Amino acid sequence: MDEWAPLAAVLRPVRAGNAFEETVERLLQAIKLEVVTEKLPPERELAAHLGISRVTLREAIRALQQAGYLDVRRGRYGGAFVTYTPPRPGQGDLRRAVVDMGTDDLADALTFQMAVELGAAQTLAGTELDRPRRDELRRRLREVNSAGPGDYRRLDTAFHLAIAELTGSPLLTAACADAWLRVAGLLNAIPLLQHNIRHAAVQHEEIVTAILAGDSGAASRAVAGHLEGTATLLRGFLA
Amino acid sequence: MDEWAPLAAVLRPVRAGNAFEETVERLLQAIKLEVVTEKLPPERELAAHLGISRVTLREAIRALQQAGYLDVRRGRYGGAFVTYTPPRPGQGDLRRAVVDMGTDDLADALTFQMAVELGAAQTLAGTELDRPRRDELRRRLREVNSAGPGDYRRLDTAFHLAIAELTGSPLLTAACADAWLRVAGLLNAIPLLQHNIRHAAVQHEEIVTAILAGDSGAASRAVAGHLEGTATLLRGFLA
DNA sequence: CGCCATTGGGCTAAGATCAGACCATTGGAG
DNA sequence: CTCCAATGGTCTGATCTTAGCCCAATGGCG
Repeated sequence: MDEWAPLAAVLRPVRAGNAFEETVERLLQAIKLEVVTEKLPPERELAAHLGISRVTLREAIRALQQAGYLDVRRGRYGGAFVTYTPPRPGQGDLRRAVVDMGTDDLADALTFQMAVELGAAQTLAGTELDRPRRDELRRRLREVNSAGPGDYRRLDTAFHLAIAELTGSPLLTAACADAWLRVAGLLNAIPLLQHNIRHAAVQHEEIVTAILAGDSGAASRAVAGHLEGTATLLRGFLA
Repeated sequence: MDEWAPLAAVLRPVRAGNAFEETVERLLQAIKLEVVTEKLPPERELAAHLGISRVTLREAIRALQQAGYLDVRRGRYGGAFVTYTPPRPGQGDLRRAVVDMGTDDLADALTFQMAVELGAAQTLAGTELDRPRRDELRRRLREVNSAGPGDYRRLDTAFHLAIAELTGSPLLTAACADAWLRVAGLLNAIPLLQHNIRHAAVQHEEIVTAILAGDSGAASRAVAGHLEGTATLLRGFLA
């Protein structure tokens, strides 16, 4: 490589690349992860949120429409409606997803997720939580633990992101969302097993209990165990 | 706000904004933090690294040149030479820096840094480190602990970033660099006190010892203590 | 039945950004 | 002294992206 190694981290890319493609990617993630289940927000609002022009957003929406993910209707009470039901994952899906991603990127994503979720959980455990926030956390836990097969992935995502959101740090929330999105595509490619869901439920309990108790050590161990389990599951399906 | 709250984290901005301004900001950070001490890499390489066109990069360089941070020379062995020596921070500098940043953003940055560096240290402690990596970590520690006043900030930065880099995760490294850059501007605005440097040296020792011992709990406590100390120092200068 | 707020659809002119080619300068190597 | 590799300086045409404006459709409401 070059001899100016230490600069690499600071002088890293300013632009990920094409705004249009990035937007398509983002929307696709939101759809596939069922973060958006009914319809997208109005174009004008969404464009403002994404920090892009309406024209660029519309191009992305059109691409997704042509790919069959959206049904766009005009007029009041219109909008871009999600027409997508996650397929039941089959045998080769995970391997294909991993090949798409690259094994190095997979390791990177898993490490990143581990680090950032560990940090979020510990930070939250070290915070004095007021009543509404404690309730919010418990509510998310109840929701994911009582989720049906159709809702599980979505509520699991919501639970994990809630931990970051409750820290009150937008930067941390964004990092966790980013990490989750990178891994979630792979999780969607493996079947939901009742055994794993039950195991995850126990671990989610442990995480919440530790956070509410303000025990950051326990929180960190619980999160590490949970994510390690997920990673092992992935490796298992790859072997 | 809006009722589509959970989407916010996933459908967050795709573009931070203006490529030119972002580039100026990045280069300025690299210069002020003394990550770049002699001259910038050749325009063509740097542009590729930053993921922008050479034109945009040149505009940024020209701005920094006019602002007196760079001296640009042509010909072989030419380049953009750094002409900047960090000023000795005075009384009002920190307050001004914080006002520039906003108190909410300050809390955000500190939380983010805490989370991401906690995660990195723990992740590294949980990894089986080979010989060269252990040596690298020890070397960085020696360097920062034997640094003179002129080099301290730079080597401190290098030490913290090395922890993230040694995890081998580019995503995590980028997150740590980002977190560090956000806080470093403030640290540069407070005077270097011998007492604090000695205290930091002890904490750096603790961090490295814990990581090399593979004790993630101790690593996390050490990092938390260290960063908490920094945050307290900042608050102290603000009070 | 007609109004009209809301939403997508389309257009244009301007600006930002890019890729690539070519020029100008410099200082060491031969 | 001459050459030339490395580097910044400049230009051009293409493409991406934006802001703003107005049009078209739709369906609830009075």
